[in-house]
Amino acid sequence: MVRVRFAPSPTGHLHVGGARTAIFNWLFARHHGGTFLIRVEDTDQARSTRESEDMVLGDLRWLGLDWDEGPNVGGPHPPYRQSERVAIYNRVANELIEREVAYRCYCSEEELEAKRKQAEVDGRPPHYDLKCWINRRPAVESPDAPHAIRFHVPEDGDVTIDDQIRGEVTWRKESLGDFIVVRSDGLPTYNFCVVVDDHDMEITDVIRAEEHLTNTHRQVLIYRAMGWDVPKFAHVSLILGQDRTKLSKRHGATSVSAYAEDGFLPDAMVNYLTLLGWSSPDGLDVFSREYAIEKFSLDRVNAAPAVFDPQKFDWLNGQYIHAMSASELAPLVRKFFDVPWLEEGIDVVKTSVHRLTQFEEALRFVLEYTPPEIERAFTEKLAEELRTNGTPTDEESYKAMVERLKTATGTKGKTLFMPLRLAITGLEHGPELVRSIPLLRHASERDERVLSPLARVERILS
RNA sequence: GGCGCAUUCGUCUAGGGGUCCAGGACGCCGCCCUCUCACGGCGGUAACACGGGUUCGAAUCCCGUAUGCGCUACCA
Repeated sequence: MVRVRFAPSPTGHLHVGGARTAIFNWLFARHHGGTFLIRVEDTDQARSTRESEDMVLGDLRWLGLDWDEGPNVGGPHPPYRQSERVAIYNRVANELIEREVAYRCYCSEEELEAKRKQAEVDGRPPHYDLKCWINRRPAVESPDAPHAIRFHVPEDGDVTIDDQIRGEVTWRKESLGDFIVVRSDGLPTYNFCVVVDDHDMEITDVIRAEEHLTNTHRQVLIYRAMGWDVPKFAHVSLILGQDRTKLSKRHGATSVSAYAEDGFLPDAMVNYLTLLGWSSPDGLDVFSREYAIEKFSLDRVNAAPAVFDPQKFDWLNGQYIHAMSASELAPLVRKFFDVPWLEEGIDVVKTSVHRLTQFEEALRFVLEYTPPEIERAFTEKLAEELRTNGTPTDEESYKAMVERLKTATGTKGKTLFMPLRLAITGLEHGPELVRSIPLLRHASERDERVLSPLARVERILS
């Protein structure tokens, strides 16, 4: 039974990098019919807040990534918030001490800092000098001063993992110094809780960002010291900005919520982020969640970092919008722009739009009208046509109008349609007239702010 | 500095020794459709970081170099 987790630090909105990690975990779990859980990593008390946790969970919900266990929903391995699991960590830390693989370290931060600097000057690796390991006292002796708990790297501390994305990765024990598992304030460190939690929550596959790859060395040593099974690992590469540095705020929008506000769709976001690192076996770029779930596998995840391309994301979002019906789009668009004739408006302009927020601009010609400079004779004939036969309400009546105008004005093609477009929309470009003119008529009937086609033509004449 | 990871068109990628003078997608350019814009269709532009091996044969395997990134914390 596959069990995976997404473990965000609640320090602000969910970023696209975290979102992609969450998506890969979710796809993996759903593909295997396994369990996807959320664990909040809030041991860094200075930066973590409950508000941030709510934001992150809200962003995950918006993306449509449902989880089976986690804070609020619960599950068989509670609690799902690390700050509430400190007792568990302390119990394991004590066991490590009893097993003589960890020890209390009384060195002060200043002392350690000085030693690190000296080691650097001497050209030695800045590892802990083992002072408190050498002077360690029996585990039963109660501690008599503030101390941290340090893990001792054993003689057989070499580690090799078979990363599901990168293949075999090996570290020699010399590359590691004894490291802290519990700080002097009693709070555990990341590399320690992550092991305790992943074991306790029976995680089978750890799919996480590449920045954690080297941490895996420490973590595997803790698993071994406790005699626990080591899960499989898969380290996903970073997402970079256009300048090939790690994506951050200065690259513009990087949080999921910012894209939501910019009018991107959750489906498009999941699709795009999935494509950043994973490729479909059929070479598809546009695919549904169901398809991705069915086809997802870690062996098609690319190990190289990927640059986030806003243009392709924009194009993809457009593909989703174009494929949706006006009635599906209307409730989503209403959050940004609301008019009584919205659905017909969306139907008329949707192929020119890539984001929900662009409908307002695309439909501006309905609400706003500036009388253009047009040949008077043409305008008068047009006004007469509209007065006599009424404004077209559909394709059929539009075509009939066009035929009569051809006769009345003696023009056709561009010389007919350009002045017609200009007179009625006030603009040189826009959606097809066969759709725009009926839209303007219907909109003017339902919305007093909208000038009807005839009213517009009369404006030119007045 | 040490350790680790990565390196195919501008970007996302396919490719896992011959089928690759490297395929798809976005972008860009051109043509078509067309009242305009957009959509759509068709075509074009453009890449195996570098140097050594291994092999009859390397984008694909090995080594080195370069570059980028990560870790080397009582951050996660």
